[in-house]
Amino acid sequence: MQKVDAYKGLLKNNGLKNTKRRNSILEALAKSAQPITVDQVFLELQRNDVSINISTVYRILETLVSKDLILKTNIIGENKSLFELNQMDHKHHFICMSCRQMFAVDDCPFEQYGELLQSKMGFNVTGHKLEIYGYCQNCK
Amino acid sequence: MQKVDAYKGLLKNNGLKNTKRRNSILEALAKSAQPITVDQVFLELQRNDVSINISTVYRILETLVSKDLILKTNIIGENKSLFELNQMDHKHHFICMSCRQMFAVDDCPFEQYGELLQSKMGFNVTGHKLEIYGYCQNCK
DNA sequence: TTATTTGCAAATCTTTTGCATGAGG
DNA sequence: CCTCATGCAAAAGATTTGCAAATAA
Repeated sequence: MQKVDAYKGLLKNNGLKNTKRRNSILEALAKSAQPITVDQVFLELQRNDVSINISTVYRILETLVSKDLILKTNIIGENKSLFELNQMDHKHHFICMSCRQMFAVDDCPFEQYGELLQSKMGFNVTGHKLEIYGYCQNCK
Repeated sequence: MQKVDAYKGLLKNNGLKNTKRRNSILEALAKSAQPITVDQVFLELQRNDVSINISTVYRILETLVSKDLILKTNIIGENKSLFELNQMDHKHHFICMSCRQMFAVDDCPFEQYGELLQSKMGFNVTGHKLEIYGYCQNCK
């Protein structure tokens, strides 16, 4: 048995066993305001005294992505994955070119643009990703 | 001396020596309608009988990026870089979830949106990246 | 008890780096 | 000739995989 069961139902609903590591990873992602790397997830668990192997972190994240519980991203020009909870509310990010911090941004200028592509190019649009680059208040 | 000198001026203007490999890499990128991987660049040169080491491909691409002659991208969830010529005309991509092909798309719904962020969040916006995901005509 | 999950070690894939040699201006 | 470009080999960083041991249900 384990202390943290906050995600028990969520896991069960998705046909996944309720384990300490899965709970802790979901918790780590929930706690972060921004997408975080595999390594950051790993370190966060260590800080919380949850022993885990890095390959297990990879496997759990991959599993959660496959169930659409979390989202996999990456910053332009950086070849490693970032993960965040899939909070169905539509989000994009602003990335500071100096400190590399990511800020969530909630407006989306996209919306009806998808329909245009549908008719004009014959694409079946299922999603999109918008990233805005620049300098944040501290860095500019 | 070498046969292909199409990019001689461009290189010189940017303080770079005019070499067979740099010319060939720019040519390979110019020939491709979509961003391509380091490996694809490498293979394309081989096909054209230009011997080159993979680390040189990396170095040249990095140099060209630093001079803003080419752009470095990556597809969501794939941890390797893609490169394309920087044709200053503003471009975004549609990526087919099935065949993974990328299609250039020229409309951009973004435009004056940047100003909103500037005033609302205090960000200094310098650029953005929009990717649209879905299924292309062949795959849907 | 049984299927699933995890740890561990090794493999794989992408990218970077140091140093010696080669080529452009 | 002198600086910059390239090849080569090795290292580094990120991710994946096979298999055996541990655990949830």
